[in-house]
Amino acid sequence: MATDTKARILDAAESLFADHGFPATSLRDITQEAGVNLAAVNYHFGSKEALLISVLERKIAPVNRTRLAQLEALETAAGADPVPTEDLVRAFLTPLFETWGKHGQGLPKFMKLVGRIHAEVDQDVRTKFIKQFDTVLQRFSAAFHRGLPHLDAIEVQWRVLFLVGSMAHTMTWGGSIVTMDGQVCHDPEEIFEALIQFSTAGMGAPVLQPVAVASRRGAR
Amino acid sequence: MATDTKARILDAAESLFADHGFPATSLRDITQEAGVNLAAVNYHFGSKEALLISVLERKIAPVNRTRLAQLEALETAAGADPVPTEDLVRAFLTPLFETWGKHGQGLPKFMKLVGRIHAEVDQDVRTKFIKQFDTVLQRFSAAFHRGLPHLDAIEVQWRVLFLVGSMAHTMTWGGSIVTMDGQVCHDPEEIFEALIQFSTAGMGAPVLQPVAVASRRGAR
DNA sequence: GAATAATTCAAACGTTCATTTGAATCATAC
DNA sequence: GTATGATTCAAATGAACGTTTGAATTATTC
Repeated sequence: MATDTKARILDAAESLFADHGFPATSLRDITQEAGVNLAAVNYHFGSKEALLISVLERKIAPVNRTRLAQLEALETAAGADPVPTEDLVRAFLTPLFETWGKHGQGLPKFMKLVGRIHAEVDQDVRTKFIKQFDTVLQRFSAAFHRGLPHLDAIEVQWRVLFLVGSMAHTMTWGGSIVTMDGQVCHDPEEIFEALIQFSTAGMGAPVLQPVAVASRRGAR
Repeated sequence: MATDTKARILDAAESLFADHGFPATSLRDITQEAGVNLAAVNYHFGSKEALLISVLERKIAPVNRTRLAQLEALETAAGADPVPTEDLVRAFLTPLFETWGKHGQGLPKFMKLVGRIHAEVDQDVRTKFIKQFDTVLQRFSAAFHRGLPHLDAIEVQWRVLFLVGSMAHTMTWGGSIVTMDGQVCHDPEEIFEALIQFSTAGMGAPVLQPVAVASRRGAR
């Protein structure tokens, strides 16, 4: 079955890319984990890099589409008013975490992959795939700015960068969070809500007065 | 000159690890960039992985030491009172950004490296080096919790994770931020202050009421 | 300046990598 | 049931990898 082979490769690649990253994962690792022949990857996908693109397309493209759809729904509902910041944060983060529940098996591999993609992928792969993601960022940045008109456009972009960073890092390392007394938390819902609280507050943070900046610098 | 060779290797490795990541950078890339013989890396450092450790030690270990020193100074000054959240955020972020000014040349490579380290490095390298960083995280988490007693300990840890994520992502990608009208911002001071505002507000975000969580979930 | 140690060097080591090849196997349609 | 196309397979290709080697070179010590 051709479909089965392709899907097994995609699953194995997703899992291994998530755990060890793209450069450190070999096609032999992938095909062995998938239980298929080594040549199958190049037969079905053309190259290792094309496989990565396919892995990303399969899981992340729908997430970005949902993000944009939710954003448009929010803007339509808000009419002339700006969409509340927290609603925007939720529209940005929810589609990612909802894919979680659909798979269910423990800590989802593809979330770690998402985290890695934002930090690890080389510039050319990034530009090849991430154009779609950049569109999402631009649209959300504009929407955030509408609700935070006192901020510079560039300041909004930074805050969106910070938001993405929190999200990506949580994807990668959220599974290995350990409390001081040795307990591990695996509940995605709780981390998700905590991230939303953190991000919403961060996005809406007050602007620092320049004079205050100077006086506070290098606090000790 | 032995010292010179070692330093040139460290500089080249720092730059290339930052640009392309650890697995994607070969010793041949490094030695060519450094203008030294291929065997010099194994002679002076023992292995590629040991070279990475050395690169990290040279730049990041002092940062973590400064962080802990600033934290202790803050706690001493505060006495029985908890240290203000913003002061803790600054004590955590300032040492990293200050290394910036010391080097000056454009966007510092080692900052990108720092960003990558938090997302890319394999588990064993991470555990080998990051133990020191984990200590820093634990100490700061405890200090944050003292000023945010209404939060669970685990919630504080999450927020510190978010903070680290914002920081790491900014290190890696902050240099490629572009405004909607095509302008690029390279001023580290501004990004730094924006990050502090974002993180301070995020760390001190209110806790969501459980009932409110349920009603808001899946907002559209 | 001879002896000793430290460093550099070109070359090779064995391994692993992504990719290709061509025959074998499978499914499908006539 | 034979022909056709799609897929799988074992094997090989050539390149790149980290590392090692032993001689050549440089620096240090007496």
